[in-house]
Amino acid sequence: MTGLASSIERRNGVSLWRQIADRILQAIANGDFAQNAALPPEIVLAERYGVNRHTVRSAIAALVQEGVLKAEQGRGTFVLSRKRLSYPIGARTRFSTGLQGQTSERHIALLSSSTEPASRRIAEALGIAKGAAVIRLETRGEADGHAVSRATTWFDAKRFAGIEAAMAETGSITASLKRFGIIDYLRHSTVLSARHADADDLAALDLQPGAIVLVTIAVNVTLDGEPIQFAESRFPAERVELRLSAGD
Amino acid sequence: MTGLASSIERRNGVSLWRQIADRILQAIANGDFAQNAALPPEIVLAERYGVNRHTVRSAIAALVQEGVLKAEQGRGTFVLSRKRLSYPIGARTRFSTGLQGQTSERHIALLSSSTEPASRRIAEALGIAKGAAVIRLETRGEADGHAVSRATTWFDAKRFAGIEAAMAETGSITASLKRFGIIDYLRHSTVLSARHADADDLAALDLQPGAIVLVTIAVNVTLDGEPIQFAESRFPAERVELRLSAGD
DNA sequence: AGAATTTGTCTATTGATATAGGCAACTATA
DNA sequence: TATAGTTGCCTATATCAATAGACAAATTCT
Repeated sequence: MTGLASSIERRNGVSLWRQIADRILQAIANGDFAQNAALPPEIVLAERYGVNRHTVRSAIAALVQEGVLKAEQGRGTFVLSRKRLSYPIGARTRFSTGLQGQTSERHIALLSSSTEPASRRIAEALGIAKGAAVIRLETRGEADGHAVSRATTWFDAKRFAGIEAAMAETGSITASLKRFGIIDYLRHSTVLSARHADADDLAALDLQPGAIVLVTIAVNVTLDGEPIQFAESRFPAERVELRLSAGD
Repeated sequence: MTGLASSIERRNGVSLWRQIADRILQAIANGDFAQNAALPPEIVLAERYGVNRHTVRSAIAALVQEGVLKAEQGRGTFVLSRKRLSYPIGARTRFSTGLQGQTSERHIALLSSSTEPASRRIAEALGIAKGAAVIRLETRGEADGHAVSRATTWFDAKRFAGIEAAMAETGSITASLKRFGIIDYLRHSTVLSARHADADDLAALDLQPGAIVLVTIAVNVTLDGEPIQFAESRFPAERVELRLSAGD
């Protein structure tokens, strides 16, 4: 559908080598190359994109630096990384169970936590008063040692006092909520957008500048419909796709 | 959450002015500026981002060219464009009804149509034999005269012969399917990703190079679960967000 | 009227980006 | 062992991107 051959734009603020690197990443993520497959030779890529061979080399150098490609003098350039993870989103969105079968290990690392007054937006989502205390967790989702998500989550501080300790200990939202008597919960709403990664995303998700992140803003509720959690999650678009499950 | 103040990265293949333009667009889409509100003065933005005033001017010039901002000598620079459209996605995703209340007019324009053999991916999705004839429609969704989506859609050619004429006439998928006896249908699956817009997206969606598009790949089915439509849609991330409806 | 603020324009300089060509180094294969 | 194919590295040149400073032009406020 969107192969290697799409064209390249000049004078738009994005350098040619970055655009070409993006296309190659995309092709890999689409599954156009098998693992360890050889990329076409530099001279062929240069002709395909209508640029100089050196420009292609800049793109490849960036991806080698990133650990996506490996270049071997005399032999060729080879693909190291694999297809995108497919992250399911639905009424029962859970980090760990969602990636089952695609990765052997996954958990959520707590980067930091703090208590702050609720902004209007968060207060509305959680059904509490504006300015009431909320606990804010900064987390990173990891699967097989790779960062796959970066999230900021808010809980009502009164109801979920100490949840940051539970998160640090269990590495799981679901397990942490159990300690507060919540054995099941549902995804109430999700809003989805995309943007360029900012400095924080770059560091936390181990991305190269210029990368794109998918952003979800979600509210989780109890079975009774009571809001318990408000979260903004960022996913690296080059490594993750979101799959919207139908019924579930 | 992601305000104007996030930092800027150097030497990454994306020019500073483009990064700043992206952040301003994002802030507008987030609703940080009211319609016709004044942007902070160039000198203030320059200090905030840690760049020269001329660099900020390049970013503003790009957005003025794009029609997002209007600069007036001696007065300031003003926001023209409005908040993002929120496009709902769920079991009953429909183009027209989904945007009701947000726009006064919307329709789907048929750009071109063709008949081609089904690729493996499309054949699997539609439950037909690989190589069987399928009708391919290239369409653009428009709301109040602005392009909000660009889609490629496939139908089984045997069952839906002539659907391109129905689309051209009605400007609606739902209305066209009615002519083939389908009075209701459901969204079976949706896969979501994001990437930089390619040349075709740029032209069809009236975007500037470097823009980001949200990509959905979806299968629609009858109430009996029979697949009828396979579609890849692209949405300009700066103008559209996707809202995942809970129950529906 | 005058001062302050803000956008518009000009010149100049530096570093990054992209093109061009040539040749060395390494690998695989005929 | 040649030979073709591929990556690695060098020099050189032109254009774009970013910084710097100065001043003009338009608007707003005192």
